Amino acid sequence: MKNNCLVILGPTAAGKTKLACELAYYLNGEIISADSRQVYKQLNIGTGKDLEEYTVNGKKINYHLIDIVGPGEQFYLHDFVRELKIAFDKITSQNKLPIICGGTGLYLDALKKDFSFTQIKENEFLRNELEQLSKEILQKKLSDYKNENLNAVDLNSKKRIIRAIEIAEHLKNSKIEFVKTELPYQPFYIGIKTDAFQRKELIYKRLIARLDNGLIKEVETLLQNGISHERLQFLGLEYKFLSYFLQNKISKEELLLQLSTAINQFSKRQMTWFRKMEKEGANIHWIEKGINAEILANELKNYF
RNA sequence: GGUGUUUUAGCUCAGUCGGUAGAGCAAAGGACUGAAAAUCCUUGUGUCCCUGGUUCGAUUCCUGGAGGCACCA
Repeated sequence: MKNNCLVILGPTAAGKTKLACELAYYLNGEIISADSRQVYKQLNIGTGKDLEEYTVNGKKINYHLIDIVGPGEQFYLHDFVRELKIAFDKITSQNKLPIICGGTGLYLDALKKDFSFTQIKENEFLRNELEQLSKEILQKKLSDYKNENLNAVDLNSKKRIIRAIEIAEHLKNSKIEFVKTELPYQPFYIGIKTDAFQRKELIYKRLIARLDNGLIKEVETLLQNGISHERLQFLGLEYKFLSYFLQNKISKEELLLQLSTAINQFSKRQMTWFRKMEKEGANIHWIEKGINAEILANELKNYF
């Protein structure tokens, strides 16, 4: 089966957006962001939206799944799955190429895995009951369900196990059969390769640039708009550590050190996820950062 | 120059009443199906500053030296 979409992935600060936009220019494509933080409005500098990069040689590249909910709202995996499908259909109906660009591994997996279970509603009563039990007992309880769809659960996390039992319980009682739906995606994966040393340097330089370009003001504005410190901490990285800084919990020096460290750790986790994707069968074509997009685009035409 | 104090894992430091050592952070690897930039798991051999001495045996006690810090001159 022929590929029907392109995926640009890579660790943070690798230059995904720029490459994706240039490829969209040469391949008549539109961008679908697979970034769990760029969906939020008002998170601009800290999430690296770089919206100016969506104009290539004077031409505007259309994008999807960026700025679609407020910064205080919740956006879940199943929201992503739904919006992805809508954007994908819209782009292909115009005979254009969908280019999925992002570093959120779980979201990228939505191209290959059926996440329909994620729609199952939470069961407060069951949750409260399970919360009392130990992790060991919960693991045992989950294994009793013998549902093959539930083996992809992080057994180290109590929260995750409870969720898995919740789903299993729902499926047991539900009269509706959950049918595995055929996914319409046939992605061609491109990964931007960076070594660990290069990654650290890129991350640090970008952090300094962001601070110089108004990151602190952005977070102050979020606070003025009613976003709580708890919410900022949950949003992670830039928002989490700027929250600490603005509460005087850490100094400027500690901010730089701790935040750049946290971003490095994040990029490492991203790489772990990409390796896992490869183990599961994704054929990621790794390319050097800074490759000429026009030449790459011409090569890629053979694959679609 | 004198007195005191300190020198142990990449960093900050515990500790060994003398039997060659361990935490936090960092780092590396991993997991992940209603928060995924989140959440969670695993991994610790290092001339215990150098030099002599005492001792069966010293990183640990003693002598001398070197570096750091503080105070006094």
